Amino acid sequence: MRKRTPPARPQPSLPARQPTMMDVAQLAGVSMKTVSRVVNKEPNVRNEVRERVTRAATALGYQPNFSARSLAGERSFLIGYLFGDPGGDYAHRVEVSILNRCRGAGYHLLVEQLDDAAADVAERTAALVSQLRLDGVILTAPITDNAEVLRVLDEARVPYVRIAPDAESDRSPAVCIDDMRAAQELTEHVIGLGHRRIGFIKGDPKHAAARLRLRGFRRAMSAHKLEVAEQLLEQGSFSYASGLDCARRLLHRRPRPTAIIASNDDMAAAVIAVAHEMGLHVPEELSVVGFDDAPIAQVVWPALTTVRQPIPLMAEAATDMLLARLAPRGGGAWPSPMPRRELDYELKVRQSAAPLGGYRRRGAADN
Amino acid sequence: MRKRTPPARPQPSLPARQPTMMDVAQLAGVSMKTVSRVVNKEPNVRNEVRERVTRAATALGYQPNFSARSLAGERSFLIGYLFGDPGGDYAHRVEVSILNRCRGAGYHLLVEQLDDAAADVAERTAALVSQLRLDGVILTAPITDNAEVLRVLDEARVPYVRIAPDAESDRSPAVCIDDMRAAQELTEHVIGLGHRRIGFIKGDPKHAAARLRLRGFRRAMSAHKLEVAEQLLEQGSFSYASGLDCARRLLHRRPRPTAIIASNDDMAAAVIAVAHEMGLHVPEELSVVGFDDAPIAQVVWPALTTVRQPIPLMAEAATDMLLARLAPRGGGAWPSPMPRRELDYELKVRQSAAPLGGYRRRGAADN
DNA sequence: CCCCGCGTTGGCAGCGCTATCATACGCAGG
DNA sequence: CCTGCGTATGATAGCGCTGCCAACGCGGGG
Repeated sequence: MRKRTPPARPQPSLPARQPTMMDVAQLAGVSMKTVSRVVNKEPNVRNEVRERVTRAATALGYQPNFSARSLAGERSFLIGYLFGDPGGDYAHRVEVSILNRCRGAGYHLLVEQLDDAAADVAERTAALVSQLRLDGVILTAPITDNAEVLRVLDEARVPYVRIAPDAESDRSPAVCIDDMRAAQELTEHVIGLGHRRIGFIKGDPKHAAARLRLRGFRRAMSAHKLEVAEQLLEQGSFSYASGLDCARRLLHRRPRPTAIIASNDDMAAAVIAVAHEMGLHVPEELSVVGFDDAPIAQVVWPALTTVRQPIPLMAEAATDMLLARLAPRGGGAWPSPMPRRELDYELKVRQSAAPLGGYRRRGAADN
Repeated sequence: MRKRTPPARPQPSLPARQPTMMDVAQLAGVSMKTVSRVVNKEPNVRNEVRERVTRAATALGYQPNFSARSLAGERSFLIGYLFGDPGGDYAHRVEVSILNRCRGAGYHLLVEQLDDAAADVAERTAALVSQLRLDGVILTAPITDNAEVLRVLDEARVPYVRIAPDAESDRSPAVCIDDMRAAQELTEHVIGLGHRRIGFIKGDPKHAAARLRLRGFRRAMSAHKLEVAEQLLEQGSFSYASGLDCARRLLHRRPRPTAIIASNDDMAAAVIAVAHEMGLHVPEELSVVGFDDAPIAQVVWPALTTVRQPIPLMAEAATDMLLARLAPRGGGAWPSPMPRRELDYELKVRQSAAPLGGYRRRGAADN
């Protein structure tokens, strides 16, 4: 215990002790309960009293004690963020956006990394939510579809929002883009450039997005009566390294594909690297497109044509949903039907995809 | 309040309520205090009793309530991680390593992003530490040297460890590499390849590392009696975009530098991109080196010669220091002298730096 | 025999706050 | 006048746990 208050507390304010709600109440000449009402922005307090209390709190530099609030009440003002094992840039950008939203709302963020495949995900999740009494949780793929984690959260009755979960599920509110349609559009862009033999590098099948992107690719191909040759489909895992492997295999097929669609930008960048290595010119001899518009997309040369996911907006939307639900007026349950925000993606056309031979050959003039 | 226990609590265990320490005590046939001792791994409990309590806790699925622990005791089992505004890959990797260390120690991680330049850093920090009673804090550059933040932490008596702070300061324990010596060694590598006109792109001067790297560069140059021409020094900010600007300026100087040393890999990658743009071959016509061994270093072509910072090790070391201090035997103060771990860096020689003309020309044979 | 010290266990107050209920006050209607 | 009701405020009992101190049993020295 920090320091026992002495039996007869000396009146001169000792600077070592943090002011409590009691101190504020005395200074403002009201009861503790009224201070509590003001701090929690509850109604039914006269404006004059509210201001008096606010002034007293400011004067003392009062900071509410979250442990006490959480112990006495039913809110901890803590929200959790769970992300998957190689978090990467994506997980970080989501985190930053969540933080930006929590800031103003008076919530703090607790993070935990969970290995989707580990045996103890359930225990770890349970520990987190029941030890700390998290008010809510935000999940990103692939944890979004981990049955164990979802079960624990449901049992603990902790509200959660998922970012880019499996499309089928309406088990919780979700924020997503239409991965399938985006992949379809991206594929049609490539087809529109005149490509017919198109290779595809799949993402980690644990991610719903990976499955949806593949499906979008297949749809676009069949809509244009193009065959999806099985030997032009490679299984990647969203990592740069896996992209290298897949690219090497694809580029040794004969006849060689004239375009490769990768399920994310890291793998697309790897395709470009392999092309360099083999002396293939991008985009004149090989078109490459990615997905996500990660920072790497603009760093590789030529810059990647890709689909931009509005990650900050998605994370903010997810946080806003959660905070709305946690607000006193948010009710004890999700509104019906389960909220689902689908945000707009954007096709970013850059230099890594072009008609065979590049754009230069199209006109007679070089200009 | 969750749900008032009714005056006469019905005996049949209602599954809605989480088991408390009281329940464990009753099942194990001991007092609450003894359960508390077992949970907190305190000494002076007979092994037989300890096991009995442990079994009871497991049987009930008991989870200690952190709010209550923190309110009653002087520990919150929460540690904070503060990182700067564009956190980036670096901040994320540090975070993941901290998480890995906290896991086993029973601590949870609370994160906050602080804009070093914002007016409210002090308030935000104060809110964090005094509302949540953080047991300790880990800081990364550039917050490591923010006077306001450090003042608040000192006043609140919250122990903290800094990663890569200003070398001068021994205000807190720190983990670092010898940035100056590393930069010196990197510069000597470039000089050793035969370069004499060497450009340098400085990093964000708010980071101590940026200043140290510049100093290391100057030392190596003067040790070899080479002049550091002011027009070959450019002020970057560690971002890729700033690297583009600096590179364009440097590569238009006449005579043109034959090598450019960038204070981090993002900016070095930008130099390579500008060289591509201008039709300059790297490394035959221009050598480029970076710093950090960020993921981008292996993605650009040619791969960057750079200095690897052992980020995970640094973050783990920082966390371990903090946890050691927080342990019951850690004492109420830092050991003296203030701990400071300096970890080894490693020069990673790749393909982006070579003698003028590249290695091929050195021998007569092409092989 | 008592007394002391040590390892072990228990009792209890209270950390700072919120939920519940009680109270006080005004104002409309009977 | 009293009653009823809605709004504004206060009193009090815990939330689940830990710090402090007392109590207990036991062995050894006086």
